[in-house]
Amino acid sequence: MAKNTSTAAPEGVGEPGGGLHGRRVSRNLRLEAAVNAAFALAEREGLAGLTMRRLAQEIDVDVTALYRLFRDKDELVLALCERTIEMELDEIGDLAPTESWQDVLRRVAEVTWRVQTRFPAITELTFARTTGGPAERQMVELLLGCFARAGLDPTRAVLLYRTFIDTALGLCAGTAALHSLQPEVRTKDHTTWTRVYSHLSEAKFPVTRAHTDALSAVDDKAIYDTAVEAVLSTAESWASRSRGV
Amino acid sequence: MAKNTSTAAPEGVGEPGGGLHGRRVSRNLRLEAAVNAAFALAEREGLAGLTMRRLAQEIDVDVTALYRLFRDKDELVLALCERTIEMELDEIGDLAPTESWQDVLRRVAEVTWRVQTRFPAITELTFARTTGGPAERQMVELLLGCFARAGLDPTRAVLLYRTFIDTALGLCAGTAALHSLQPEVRTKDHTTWTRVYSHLSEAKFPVTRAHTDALSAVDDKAIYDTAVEAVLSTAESWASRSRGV
DNA sequence: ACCTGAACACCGTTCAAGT
DNA sequence: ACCTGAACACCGTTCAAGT
Repeated sequence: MAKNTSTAAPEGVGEPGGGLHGRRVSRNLRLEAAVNAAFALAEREGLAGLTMRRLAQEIDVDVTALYRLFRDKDELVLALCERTIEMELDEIGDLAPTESWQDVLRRVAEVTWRVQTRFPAITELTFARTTGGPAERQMVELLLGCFARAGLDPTRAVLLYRTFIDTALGLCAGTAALHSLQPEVRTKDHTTWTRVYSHLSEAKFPVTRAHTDALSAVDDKAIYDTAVEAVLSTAESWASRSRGV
Repeated sequence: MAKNTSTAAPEGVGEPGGGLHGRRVSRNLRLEAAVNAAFALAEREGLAGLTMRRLAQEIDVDVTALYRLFRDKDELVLALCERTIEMELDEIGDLAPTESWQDVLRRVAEVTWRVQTRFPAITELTFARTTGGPAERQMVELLLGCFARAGLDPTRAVLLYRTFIDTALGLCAGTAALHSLQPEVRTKDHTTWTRVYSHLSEAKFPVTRAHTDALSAVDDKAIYDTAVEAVLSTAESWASRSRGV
């Protein structure tokens, strides 16, 4: 069953004592180890450091051994994507049935931000991908359930679910892309606001000049929260309209 | 003046007949040519095809000549970012003073989508960057002006301006990332929804199953429009509240 | 003052040859 | 059945040597 999810298959269920059993377990263990090492490597060295060669050396195997665990680098990337969602589901934990759909979505958004910004390199690689794996399926069911509970018809529920998750991941990816620039370039990029925008001519850029302080003070998490709340408000508005309020 | 914007300086203004004149013009012309070629290359070959070596060969110069035009690849990327914004400003054109701030923002969003999705490779490279260049400054002034006109105080105007542009570019980047996958991988990724999600067990994934058709039918532009409208609604709501309505 | 060729330290990926 | 070494076709970037 589910032969397309080898990267997250349960460890050696079935075939008791069969010859395949031990090999499969050890294969999954090595897969796990490779994925774990990739996270460590990504956190430590950034996007440029996450290469097949460095990863192989990190877990002390030959590069070509990695190509027996993953068909190519893209398959590794999808495994990292699945694992990211697993971590998020873990952190979300069990949901009290009393919790409103809005608060569930806020919790998902919060956890997503935390995990995705902790591993910026992996966010850059995975933020637009679809794995079809078990963790992703569970996340889809959870999120879609929120918008369905809100009282939206299927078309609108799906549209808002995708708006919610794509917006959230897109903003995480933007922040991640900045954080994974070389420290030097990153500082240059970040200080542009004060370096350039506070010295513009009052005549040609009156509005920008009037907003200089606010421009350099705004922070990424506030932007993220604002976007999330904007989508939630839209969901509430659509839901109440379809209930005929 | 403005020595940090060499990539977009006007062509040889001042120093009439000076020795620097001709050299500067020709330098800017070669810079222009390189940037134009990079767009053509990116559109034709995708992200993987946009390398310093291939770009040099495209404009028939040695690779090292490129490094006399751009300090490094990042400087080329920033030039491409500026040029993207220039194209967007061009397409936006002149604004009728009668146009509401909402409609101006809708037009900017529309043009941004069109340009960014036309050059997905460049969107991936630039969507989170800040250039500090003239085109970017003009765009900031234009967008910030909309939110200020709406009646928001500076802090809220800046917060919503950044939410608007970061959300828009993040969604464009997500779409761009999908479009720049190898055609094979891309089809795999896109068909995941029908391949995996329509075969889930009714018992474990009831909500997903009830939304199968909608999940495979949703399109990226509708998601983008929904997100943009969500931010506009928030702006309207904040504006009316601060006017004491 | 500009251009050229060659090199450095990397990539992802493949494959024949070993055990 | 697994592992190793070497290779292929690339990267971004630098630099001495030419004109």
